[in-house]
Parts: sequence; structure tokens; C-alpha cells
Amino acid sequence: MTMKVQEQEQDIEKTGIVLKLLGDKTRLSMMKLLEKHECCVCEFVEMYHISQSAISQHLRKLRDVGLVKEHRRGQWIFYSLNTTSDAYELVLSVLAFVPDQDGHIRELEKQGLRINCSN
Amino acid sequence: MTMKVQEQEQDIEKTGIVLKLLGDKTRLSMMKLLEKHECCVCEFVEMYHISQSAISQHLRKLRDVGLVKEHRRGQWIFYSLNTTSDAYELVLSVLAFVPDQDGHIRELEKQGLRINCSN
DNA sequence: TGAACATATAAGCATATGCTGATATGCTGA
DNA sequence: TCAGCATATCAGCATATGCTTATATGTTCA
Repeated sequence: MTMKVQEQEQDIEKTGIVLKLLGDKTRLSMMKLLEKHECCVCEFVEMYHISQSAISQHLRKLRDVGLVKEHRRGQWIFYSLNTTSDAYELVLSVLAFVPDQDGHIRELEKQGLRINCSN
Repeated sequence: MTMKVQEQEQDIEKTGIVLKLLGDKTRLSMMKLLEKHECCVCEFVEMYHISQSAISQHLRKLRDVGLVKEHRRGQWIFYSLNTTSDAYELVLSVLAFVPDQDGHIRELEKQGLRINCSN
């Protein structure tokens, strides 16, 4: 069951689905953030200035394909990358080309809107 | 002007556009083929069983963003990857996860439909 | 020049996508 | 238990996308 790095030949169909998901500016930015941070829905809402509904639907798509996972902590649901996804390596490879999105986080912190239950 | 490999931070907008282009099964397959072979429009038409117009429009989109380039040879126009594209590294990284599409080429050869002006 | 072939463009259709506002569900703490 | 907040889902709309057919443009060769 050997498998060369960089060549976990996914089905081309599935690869296309993942790339289509990443091919949206909002989702791509969200994924880049999730690479390093856990975020909850309300944080994304503040960051991108689109409706809570829109954020929720983006996250649902990402989760349906298994790219992100969620876990509830109190009334918040935190999202993070699903490192066990078949597409995880592909996702990381792509995200390496996406500029850092931490500005959004800093913006939140400046406004005191960053949720931090992680301690 | 140093630049770490894997981190040619493209604009996130532009990265999104490239990923959206690659997020179509037909275009993704075409790009994978173009990674190793030059192909002309009529070959793609035979391979994918969609209209010549559809193929032409896919190629136009890829070319508009600079992912592929063309050059005419007689009455055929051959397409190939544009290795000078800003997104070339990204494209290669993605294609590494796409299974080989050479079966399409072999199919063409079996039918005697492969154009070969390259010699 | 004109027939035959390769490719590009135009127009139109069906479906997919991203967004919004309204509403439903779930959790918490008084 | 209920008010208040976080999140999810529903319905609907505007736009984008992928495809087709019809037509235009470009190239070759007799």
C-alpha cells in the first residue's frame, strides 16, 4: 500500500469538486484562516460582512465534502480543517499559494470581537 | 526580491479564479493532458464527446487567464501549458493530485485520430 | 478562387451558485 | 421555563456557468 507523496491520485471527479469549493474567494479565505486557527461562525460573519446565513452555507458545503470539521463549545460551534480528509494534502498544497489572511483576525481582535474559549 | 518556493503569494482573488477554472472536470482533465502533451482542439473534441464549441470555450477561458498558450501549426492550433504564467507553480501543484489522463490519448491513437505534426 | 476542414464566436437555454431575509433549532444562564 | 444569543435551514432572486446549434473566420490545397 505504498503511495508516493504528492500522488494520492484522487478520483478526478472528486478533485474537481474540491477545487470548485476552493474556487470561491470567501471559502478560500476561510480555509486559509482555518489552516492555523479555529473559528466560529460569528467570527466569520464579522470578518466578511456577509450574512450569517451565507457563512453557514459556505461552511456546510465545506463540511459536506469533509474539508472541515466542527465541534461545539458552549453556544459556539468551532470549525477547523479536517486533517483526516482524503483531500487534505491537496488542500494544504493549494493553501500554500494563498496569502495569509490573518489580517481579518487582527481586525476582529482590534474590535474586541474575537471569541476565545480555547483556554 | 527573494521569494520562498511554494509561497508566491498571489492575490487571493486571482488564486480563486485559477482554482475555479481548475474546478471543472473537463478543464481539469485537459490541463492534466497538457501538462505532458500538446493537443489541438479537434483531439479534445474526440476525447470528451462534447461539441467543438464547448471545447473551444473551455480553452478560451484557460487562455484568457493565461494558463495555456496556443500556437498554430498548419490548420491546427495546438495548446500547451503556459509555463510563464504567474499561476504555473500553483497549477503544477494541483495537477500532481490529478490522476493521469493518458487513457484519452491512447484511445485516440487506437482510433487513429491522434494528430501528430510534432515530427 | 473555391471546397473542405479547423477553430472561434454568437445566441439561447437549463442548471448551478452565492447571496439575502425570514424562520427554525439548539444551547445557556437567570 | 424562558429570554437571548449562536447556528442552521428555507425560499426566492440575480447572476454565472456549461452546454448546444448556427454561423463566422481562418487555413490549405487542388
